[in-house]
Amino acid sequence: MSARSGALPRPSGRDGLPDDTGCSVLHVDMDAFFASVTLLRHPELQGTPVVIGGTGTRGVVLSATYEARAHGVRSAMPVSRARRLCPGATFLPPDHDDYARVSAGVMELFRTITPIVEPLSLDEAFLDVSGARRRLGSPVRIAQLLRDRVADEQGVPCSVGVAPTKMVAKLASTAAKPDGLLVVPRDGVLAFLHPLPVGALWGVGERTAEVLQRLGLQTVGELAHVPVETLRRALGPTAGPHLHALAWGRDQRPVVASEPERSTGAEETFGHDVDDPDVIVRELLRLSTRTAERLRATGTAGRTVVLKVRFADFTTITRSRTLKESTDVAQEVYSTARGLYEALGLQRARIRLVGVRVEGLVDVAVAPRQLVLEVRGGGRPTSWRDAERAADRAAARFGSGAVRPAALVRHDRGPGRG
DNA sequence: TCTGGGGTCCTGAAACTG
DNA sequence: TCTGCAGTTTCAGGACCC
Repeated sequence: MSARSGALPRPSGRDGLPDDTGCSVLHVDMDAFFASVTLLRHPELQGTPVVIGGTGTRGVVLSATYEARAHGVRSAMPVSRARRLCPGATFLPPDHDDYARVSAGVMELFRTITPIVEPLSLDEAFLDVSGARRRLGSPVRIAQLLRDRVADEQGVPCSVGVAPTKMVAKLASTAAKPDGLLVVPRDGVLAFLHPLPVGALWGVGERTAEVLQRLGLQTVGELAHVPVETLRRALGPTAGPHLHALAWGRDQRPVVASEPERSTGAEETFGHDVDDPDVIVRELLRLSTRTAERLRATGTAGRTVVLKVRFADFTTITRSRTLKESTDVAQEVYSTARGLYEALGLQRARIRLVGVRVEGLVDVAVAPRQLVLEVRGGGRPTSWRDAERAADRAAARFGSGAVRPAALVRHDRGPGRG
């Protein structure tokens, strides 16, 4: 029913490859991606425990080599704990530009195999290979080809799941890790799925798993055999039936080549809790500027500005305001976010994190334009948008940070250090 | 143990609109 | 003009994913 490369059990196809009947979806997941890319730059660290994570007082592990994982290090774990578990590891800060560069190369490689590539993040993607069979062979053959090419051309290992649906392909790639290939043909889906813990299903996190455990459900198979009405009552009208369908391997979602982004934003945790409104407002300006730069870089604008505040005790609130028109202008995002912050009326509450986000994104070409800021006697109208565009061009020419809001110039040290 | 940063989606209540 | 109602939008929060 299923097979892993290297030691493929029970090859049942005519050519000695595992049976991939009914499979057209590949899920490719790069193994310990950030760590693997880092090792390309530091080959002397190959075969040693390496942990990628924030280097400040409050960082978490973003990625770790399998040598570090052997000591119990996991992603999302506080770096301080990882240091205790694996004191001999090399701890390095992340280099997102580098990851983005390698990721772009990998995705481009995928698109030479099929145009239907749905990236999920920097390090994983779904591929629909139904149209590539005639040119490249069966899905399992394509998966092998893809793994070889990623290793040869990009120098990083990946695992691939081959299955009839997206969710099963994703679970298969997880089961194949590290550096493996797992095929789950149509007839093998339930046998593969039902022994897995309920938490393996997409959409079942800590809270939902707790609810299911209270119902006495430990495995996907047990979940599948509960009346859908019971799940509807326990989990709601959408999640209940959805999980029930997934437990039976029913997942109609197609692989979609490109989905436009729905929101964009930025947030930052202070190195130490902050209660000074001036510091917080300055941070809101910095985050608004970063968010608007991203909007303009992607040619989008959004109508709803969301402020996020996380207090010292980790409780988190959000406040939002929907504007009359979409914007990609930092000054407008900032003034809205600042208004939302001031409306909270916080009396020097200790704040751990602030974030700014813009939702309801549309193509800027179809978004109504912002009002004019200023018209000098007889001169051209000047808008914040024009000014910020000019700053974008300066940044492209002289490097990011070449032009900044005046309020940030004398306070250009990040919150983690200030 | 002590929790980053970037997102998506869902739910429910309140406000708005016809 | 007021009221009730239904549908839609906005807002806030939670859960989840990588």
